[in-house]
Amino acid sequence: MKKTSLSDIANHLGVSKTLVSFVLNGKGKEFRISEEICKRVIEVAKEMNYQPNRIAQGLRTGRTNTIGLIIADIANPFFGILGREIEQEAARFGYRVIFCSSDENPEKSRQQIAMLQQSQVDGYIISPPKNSEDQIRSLVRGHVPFVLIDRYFPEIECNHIVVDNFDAAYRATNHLLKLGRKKIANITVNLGLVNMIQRTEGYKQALKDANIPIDENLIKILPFSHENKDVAKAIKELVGKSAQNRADAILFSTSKLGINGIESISALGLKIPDDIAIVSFDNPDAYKICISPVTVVNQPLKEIGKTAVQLLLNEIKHPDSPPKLQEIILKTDLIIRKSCGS
Amino acid sequence: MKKTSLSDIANHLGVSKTLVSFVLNGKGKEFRISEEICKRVIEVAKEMNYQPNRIAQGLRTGRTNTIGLIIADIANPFFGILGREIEQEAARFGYRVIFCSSDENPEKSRQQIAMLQQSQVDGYIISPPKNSEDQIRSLVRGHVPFVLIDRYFPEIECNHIVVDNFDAAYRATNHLLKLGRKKIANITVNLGLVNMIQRTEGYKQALKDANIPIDENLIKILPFSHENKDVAKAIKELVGKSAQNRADAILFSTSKLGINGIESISALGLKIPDDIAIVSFDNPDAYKICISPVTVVNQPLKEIGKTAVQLLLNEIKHPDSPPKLQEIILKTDLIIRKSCGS
DNA sequence: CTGAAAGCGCTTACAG
DNA sequence: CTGAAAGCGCTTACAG
Repeated sequence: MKKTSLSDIANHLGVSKTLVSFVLNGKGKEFRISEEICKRVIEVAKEMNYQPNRIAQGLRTGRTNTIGLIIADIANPFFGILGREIEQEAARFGYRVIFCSSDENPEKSRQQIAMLQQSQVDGYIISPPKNSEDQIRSLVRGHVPFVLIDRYFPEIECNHIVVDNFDAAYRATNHLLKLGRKKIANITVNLGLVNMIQRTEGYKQALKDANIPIDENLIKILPFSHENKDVAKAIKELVGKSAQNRADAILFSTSKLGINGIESISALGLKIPDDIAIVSFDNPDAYKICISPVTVVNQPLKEIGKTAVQLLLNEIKHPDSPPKLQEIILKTDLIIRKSCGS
Repeated sequence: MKKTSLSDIANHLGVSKTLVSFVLNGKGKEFRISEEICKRVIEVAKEMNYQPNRIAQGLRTGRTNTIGLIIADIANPFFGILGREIEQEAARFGYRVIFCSSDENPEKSRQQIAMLQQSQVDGYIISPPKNSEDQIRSLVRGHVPFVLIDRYFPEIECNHIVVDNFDAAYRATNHLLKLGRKKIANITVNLGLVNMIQRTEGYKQALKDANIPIDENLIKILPFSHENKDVAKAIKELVGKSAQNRADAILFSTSKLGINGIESISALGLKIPDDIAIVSFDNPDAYKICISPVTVVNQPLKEIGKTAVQLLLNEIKHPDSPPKLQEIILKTDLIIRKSCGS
């Protein structure tokens, strides 16, 4: 069962494939092709179940209508929701998306960008890992349409859509302060990326503004590939029996940390929020039904995904005169649940 | 900055692009091209940063090294983990994957299959929605490589990898019975698909084998697009104050149902497992840290994803003499936590 | 051992 | 208004 091609239709009707191509691309009017013939072409195309070969189109036009998406891990619900939104918005405009999980590994992301480049994708949406500055710079140099999400490199001028992490952490910390917590800890991860760093900065600033000295022992920066036991150790140091300057609250910079953290806190027999208050970035289902539903910094994932696609497609549409650089910073909202007490 | 092509390299070296193509495809030995020239070609390719145009290759060879993946929703962690595994295994063999979320909507999946077909993907991995039998049949008719995951249509002979849902539900129900529960309910969703139906069948069989009459009032089949309030209603009917034949346990057929269910149970002020025991299919993080960690039917997602890719690639490799039909049924395991008491 | 040439399925100037 | 032809960047029979 060979697929039908343009020529098949042309032969069948005794016309040229030029004509068929024009009609099928909706340019019948433009080239003033008789309505009669237009109708026949469309009819026959349907009869023969014609499916245009996008690969051939792509080779000819240089456009594949495909976007490359590089995120840390599609199995992580944060990126899952983001990916879903991107897929959906892209589909609205006739674009497909190739998904790549880089695991925060710059070598992987390098290979993935090369692969996507060979696949002739029209543009990229990237959540760049640490040490991938060169890759991003080379995209800039090549005038390739792309937009960064979730993080960016302050020293590289390019489109990006991120969240105001400083502000988010500041407000979350403030929330704890207002509820009377004094010894607020921060558990974060050493991604070496601006988004995580800003969270800790916002946390520090809130303490400063409340005239609370910053205790570096209350800031736990775990390695990227942390496991349950690393979090458990940090928790023990912060709120365990032998903790010196026992924390009365924790700001978790990621939900992975938070989920592990809650497990550890429970294992120690401590109660949330009585023994320890908790706020976390991100809003997974787990936080809605856990022992004490968790107050969270909720990111506008849908908006990030949607805007990223729109920016990118806009850029793709104007390859010569790229639109104005867009550096979008969205606000988060603090969803208050029970984990901080009242 | 135009990309370098085969001819660029050929011109640069004063050889034919045939030769360059042979060398770069590792066929230098085969065609006994002098080592000297091979080395030069490879060198120059590197110097000029040659990236083969996969689209052109695809047009010429009819192979794109791309897989189309259609699942219900990539934002759902179940499919997220599955998708991740598929992406990873595909990448191992040099394949990329285009992700599509069908939302259990056959019209969407129809469009997505058409789109993927136009993109000339080499094969499909599909989690087919209800009423998509015709789409699958037309793939069979077209001798297109594909494998179904998570569900299948018993009346259509084709590769599929699923889990023994009957057995899983049977064992989960049995676990509740052994712990002394008598009024076991089942909350499920009306997908109209064999996987969900088998779960309820397994549940029923376990009751039968224990000589417990089946009470249809204890089986709640919610519409596919159920919301929190639909689950809340079902829960109220099962364990609310005015419930006639009050349930003492619930088997949730999906984790979305279970998560909503736990919220509702908490809202009613009931305690798990004292007032009501719970078992659920799937194993999201939420179940690990919730009020009473949930006993679950854990599916071997990694194995499903990995095997699906392997079957598919095997099929793609042998387009004429397709390998033997594979209908793989994997076992689940029951992870026992606290939600059923002891 | 190496090269000239055809062709994958399209689009699009160009000619009439 | 319509068609013949070139060409996107490859691969691969074929010839020598």
